[in-house]
Amino acid sequence: MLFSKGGRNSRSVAPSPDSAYDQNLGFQGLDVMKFAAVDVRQAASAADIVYEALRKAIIEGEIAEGDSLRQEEIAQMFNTSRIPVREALSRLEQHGLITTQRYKGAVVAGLSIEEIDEIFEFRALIEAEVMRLAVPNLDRATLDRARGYCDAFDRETDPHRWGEINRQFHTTLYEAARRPYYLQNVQSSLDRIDRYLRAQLTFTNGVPRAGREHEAILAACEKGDADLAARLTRDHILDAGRSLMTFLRKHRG
Amino acid sequence: MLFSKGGRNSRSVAPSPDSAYDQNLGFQGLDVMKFAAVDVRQAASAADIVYEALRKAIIEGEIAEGDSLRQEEIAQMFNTSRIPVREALSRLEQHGLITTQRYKGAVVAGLSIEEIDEIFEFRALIEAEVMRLAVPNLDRATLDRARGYCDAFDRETDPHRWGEINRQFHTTLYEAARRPYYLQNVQSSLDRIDRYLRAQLTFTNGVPRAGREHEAILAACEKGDADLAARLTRDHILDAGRSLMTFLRKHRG
DNA sequence: GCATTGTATATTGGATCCAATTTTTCTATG
DNA sequence: CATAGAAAAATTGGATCCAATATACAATGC
Repeated sequence: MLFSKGGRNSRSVAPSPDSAYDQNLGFQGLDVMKFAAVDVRQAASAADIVYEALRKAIIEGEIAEGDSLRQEEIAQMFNTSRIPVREALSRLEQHGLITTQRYKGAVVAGLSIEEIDEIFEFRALIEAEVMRLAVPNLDRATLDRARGYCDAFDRETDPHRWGEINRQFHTTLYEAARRPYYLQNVQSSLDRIDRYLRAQLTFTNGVPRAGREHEAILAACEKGDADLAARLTRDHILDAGRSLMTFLRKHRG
Repeated sequence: MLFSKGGRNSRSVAPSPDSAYDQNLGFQGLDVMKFAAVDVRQAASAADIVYEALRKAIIEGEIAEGDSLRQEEIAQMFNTSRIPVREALSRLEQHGLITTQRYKGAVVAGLSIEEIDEIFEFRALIEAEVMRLAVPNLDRATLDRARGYCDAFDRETDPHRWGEINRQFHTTLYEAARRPYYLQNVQSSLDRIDRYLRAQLTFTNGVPRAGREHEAILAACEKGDADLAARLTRDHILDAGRSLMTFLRKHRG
């Protein structure tokens, strides 16, 4: 414990709405002034900030499975009280990223091999369907963006970035399906397994293969072949899952 | 606001572990004493109690979409402070049952017609697969239990009970799939749409049809026909969804 | 040396208080 | 009567304190 970069905040944790003002406030008089208004109703609370930082640290493996999360310690790192930390921890627990026991605090959750297997299977089912629904709606701009992520994945050498780029590649395509509820479930599943996925990519030299599979999926999308894109997505996920299972069986004893 | 039955708790909200003790503590001496130990680590916190009561009230429609949830009011009803209420509300928000805005409190979430449509579609995809995976593992005892819920659904005249019995019927069968992650997603989806499902059953006289469909699903399970059970489950859910869509389009203007 | 008991310390759960923000009410003005 | 502004009240977000529980350490007995 804990993640290396302490998120030390100032006393006021809500982001200042000044930035839009500072850049756009000129001396032109009110009637020609243009600025991007910031909706203050969506300003981040202390709990939001702590939640997001912890979530990121967990899914990127910066804090490991089994690590304890001490409320007071985290509160001090973020220069806030325990109350927002408790809310952040409660939210993390709802997402399955930590487990808590009454009076015994929070621990970063691990996943058993069976759980990982199931989540990959689940993803294959859901994401294949989302891909199928997305293909008819894909436009040039979206495909170009996905192409960018596909190339970036191939070029990236920092393992910490693989999960994020992989996610961006897939979700860029999936968004065309216009299925927010599905997508929320996909994001949630990815949060659960990202750290394991990175281990698989790293230790089984899985990046070149994943890159080729991304290429094939993207090609099917460019051809407008929804069934093929769905099948390739499904196989891509199931194969990654199998590879990870094999790796974990060897290294978990 | 609010639900009719106030959950007024005593000052101490943790359940007493005494009940097992009281019933089993005799004067036989310690070495022959038998009692069912209660794992106090799992004792419900105040937040747990408030969360469960609010969740139940929302999914059963006792508090309606758009209703405000006032922290202090709820805290008083449960005879506790606002802190556990805030945690309960945060948890409900993670599950999509309420929405909150900074400084403006919590409101029971509604679902748009598009969202409902998507969730039924999602359920059809997931539950068909779970049903398919479950069928090979179904034993006589499980089928008998499901038969019991199937019959109870047909007999039940209280609309408040339909959602619960419907859920019990389906999940009894699904559990044989041994897919806890899928099942968690099914439960979550059902929480989101149960109140709408009850409206559909009530106002479109959907109970007899649902009953027949349950019978057909159960018969396929008894025959061990996984593909048929999956298809019937999928159709059952999609048809219910369509019926509800039709109803809502007429009544939401 | 090991097991048990008692005490001190650490940590979590909830209560209460204060600060920040929103909503409602009241008053003044045209 | 309608509108604007000020003040009061309501509500939420977070800080601090207290109670409850768990963990660590020291003392004691076998």
